This record gives sequence, structure tokens and C-alpha cells, in this order.
Amino acid sequence: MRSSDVSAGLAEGAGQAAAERIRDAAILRYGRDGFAVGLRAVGADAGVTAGLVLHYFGSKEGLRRACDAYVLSVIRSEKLKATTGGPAVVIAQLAEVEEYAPIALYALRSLQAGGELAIEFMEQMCADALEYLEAGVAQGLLKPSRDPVARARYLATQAMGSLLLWVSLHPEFHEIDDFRKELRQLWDEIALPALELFSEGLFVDRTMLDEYLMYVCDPPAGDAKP
Amino acid sequence: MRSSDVSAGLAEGAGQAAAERIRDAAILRYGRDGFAVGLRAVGADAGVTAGLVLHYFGSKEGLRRACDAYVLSVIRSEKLKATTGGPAVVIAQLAEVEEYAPIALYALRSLQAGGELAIEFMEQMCADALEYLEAGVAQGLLKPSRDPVARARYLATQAMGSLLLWVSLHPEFHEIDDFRKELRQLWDEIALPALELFSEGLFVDRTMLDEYLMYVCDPPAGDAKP
DNA sequence: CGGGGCGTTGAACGTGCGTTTAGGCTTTGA
DNA sequence: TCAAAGCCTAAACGCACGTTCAACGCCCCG
Repeated sequence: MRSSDVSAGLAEGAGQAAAERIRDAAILRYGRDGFAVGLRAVGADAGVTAGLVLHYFGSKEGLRRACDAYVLSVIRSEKLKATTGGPAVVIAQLAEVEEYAPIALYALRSLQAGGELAIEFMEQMCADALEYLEAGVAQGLLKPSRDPVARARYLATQAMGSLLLWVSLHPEFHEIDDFRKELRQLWDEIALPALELFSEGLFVDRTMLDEYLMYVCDPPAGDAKP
Repeated sequence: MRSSDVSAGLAEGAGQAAAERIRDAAILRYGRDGFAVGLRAVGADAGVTAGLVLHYFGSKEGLRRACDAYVLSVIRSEKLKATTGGPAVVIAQLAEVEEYAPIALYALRSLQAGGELAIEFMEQMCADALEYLEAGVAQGLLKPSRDPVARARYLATQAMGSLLLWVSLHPEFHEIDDFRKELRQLWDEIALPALELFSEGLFVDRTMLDEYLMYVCDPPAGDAKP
């Protein structure tokens, strides 16, 4: 198994190869089966014992943090910003690259479990989405929003959330190829309604929006606007 | 604590009250802390020991099934279909009713964990969404879709998925009121971009949609249309 | 009054977890 | 050649879990 060049906070010793092997095996296992799997199983995947895992990473949480840091560094370093699609496309695009599919799966699993990486990950997704959207607006492809940041957060949350839900509903991927295959299938199911919604909207008129705008400018009762 | 009338597959004996108490406590606990909590903690919340929990429900999975069945029966029996909003509104609406807030939280937690209830739950959500949408189309409020079923699935998945992601990112609700409060906050954040998207769309023109429609009618290579 | 069923407990068992620790094995340097 | 340093293993510990089981109180029925 070819391991990546990025070290991402790993100790620079002779056992670095083993540590990387453990970390890669953990990303693969955690992504496939969730974070409930034991250290013995992770170690077995890497061809070592549980003791060695703890020797390098201190604790199970330490291993988790190392995986998080590595995954985040890959997502950050890979120039995924070059895409023209939304934030969910990042995951799909990541999964299409053979080597990075486990990382995409791990990221989703991490989002499912919550924690620090999940929050940081979503914040980056929102920031990237804002960038895409503003670029699209500047190019005249996308309509401007009254609150671009909120719109970016909304679209990123919707996209990643639906991906997350889909992972939860398809609990086990026994092969990493299944992940890619089912992801493409999901994409096919989504494409038409998404394009419809983005191109034509859903409501036939703007009364709902206008009523809301009236409401936020002049709430019926309570605190005055500063 | 007042317990509901719905029995949903519980044994009709003298110990029914205790079984209901255990089941309600389990729904509350599982919803708040996830399904990793032990039977002793659930039992303690209900004022009984772990042994009695297993006496009534056979195993931990049996308790989980009983909770699932009850939650699904409540969601089904309550006339939540009367809402005019989307499928995510069901959860929000459910959470607004004091008594049903734990049930809404449990449903989300179940969606997070996957399994049978999760799939059944989503299928019902999609079916309900289709009903709402078609009603809206019939009333002339919503635009018709080229594939109404796919659109319903898409919107339901997006809505529930974003809710699920939000729960994952806010890992612990120590009070059930926090859940309601944060849910309203989420609603406020979402309202404007959602209404914008639904009213005005995102793309300035239809080229993306038209290109996709051209593509699906005449794919560049491979299988012919039947 | 007596006994049998029911609801309930508390202790025990086996298992698997994360973690610790002692000690081999291999490599390296003087 | 010997010793030190590192990598790595295997066994064990404590713990919490789900689960089992024998026994205890209690109420109802005969």
C-alpha cells in the first residue's frame, strides 16, 4: 500500500512508516465501520498489535485526533477549490480519486460522530461555498443574495447533511468501490430535482419571501430594531 | 410524568406501567445521549434495575425496537400531515409540543444511527413530502416538477439531512428546552436563504438544466433509451 | 391460612474494551 | 563484541457492558 507524503504532525522517526500505516488503516476502518471499532481491529488491519497503536498515538482519542488532522490537511492541501460545483461536490470529487476515497468516507463518518473536526470541517465547507457562490455571482451565473453568508451556510449544510443522511441510511460499505458506485447513483437521483430547484425555484410567486421580508423588517411584537 | 395512551406492542399486564416508564425513559435518554448509554442508566432513569429492563424487553435491541415502534406510531398517529410546510417542519412542529419533544429528538438520533426505523422514517417523510408538494402544485402555489417523486425525495433528504447534521454538530443537549431553543435558532438562520432559493432559484438562467435534460435524453455514449 | 404466580432485585458471569507493563527482538554505534 | 536504544509483542489489569439467575416480597385466589 502506497502511503502519502503528508506527515501532518507524525513523529519523525524510524517507526514513522508503521505509524503512517496504522493511521491509514484507522482512516479506512473508521470510515467503513464507524468509530466503535476497537484498537485491536485497527492494529490487525495495519499488521500490528493494539499496544503499538497506543505506543505511537497515546490513546484511542490520540489516534482519532491524528486521523482528523491528516484528513483535514489532505482536504485543505488538495486544491479542491478548483471545482465549479457546490460543497457536496468536494466529497464526491474526493471519492472519485482512488487514493482519497477513504478520506472522503472518513470525513463523513467524522461529521456523523461530531466533535472538533466535524465543526472545523463544516466551517471550511461553508467558507468554500461562500467563495464559490460569490465567484458565481461575480461571473453573472448566480443570483445575488440578500445575505450571502447565510446562503452559503444554508447550501453547505443542506448538501453535506443530505450526504450524511445517506451514509446513515446505507450503514455498511464492505468495499470502497461500493461507496463510489452508490455515490454516483445518489448523484443521478439528485441531479434533476436539484437543477430544477436551482434553475426555476419552487414557489410560483414571491409572496412567501416578501411576507418574510416584511416580517423581519417590522416584527409584529417585541424588541425594536437597533 | 404523564404517559401516552398508545401502547404500540407492549404487553398488556400489571407491569405495563413499569414497561411504559422504562420505554419513555429510554426514549428520553437515547434521544439526549445516543444509543451508547447502558441499560443500567436507562433503568435508573425509570427507577428500576437493568434486570427488569431485560425482563420486559428481552434484550437491549428489544428495547430499541420497542422505542422505535412507539416513536413511529406516535409520528404516524399524530396528524402531522396537516402542516403546510416541508418534511423538516414535522420535526420542528413535533418538538414544539412539550410532550413530543423527546420523540423528535429520538427520531433524529435514530436517523443518525441508521437501521430499520431510520429507513422507514425517511420513506414516510418522502411520501408525506410528495403529498404536500402535489397539493401545493394543485393549488397553484408550487411549480410542477418533471419528476415529482424524485423532487420529493430530494427535498425530504435535504431537509432531514441538514437537521441531522445540525444535531451531530451540537452533540449534547443537557436540557430538552435547549433542543427547542436551538431549533428555533436554526430556523431563523435558514429562513431567508431557503425562501430566496424557493422563490427565486439560484441560477440566473436555465442553461444548466437544459444541458442536463439534453444529456439524459441523448447520452453521449453507451446504452440506448428503451 | 397457605401457596403459587408475578414483579422486582442484586449479585454474578463472560466478554470485549482501552490501557499498562514487562520483556523480547533487531538494529546501531563505539 | 558488547551494550544501549529503538520497535514491537504478549499477557494482564480494571472496567463497563449485556445478560443470566436465584431469591425475595407481595398480592390474589383458594
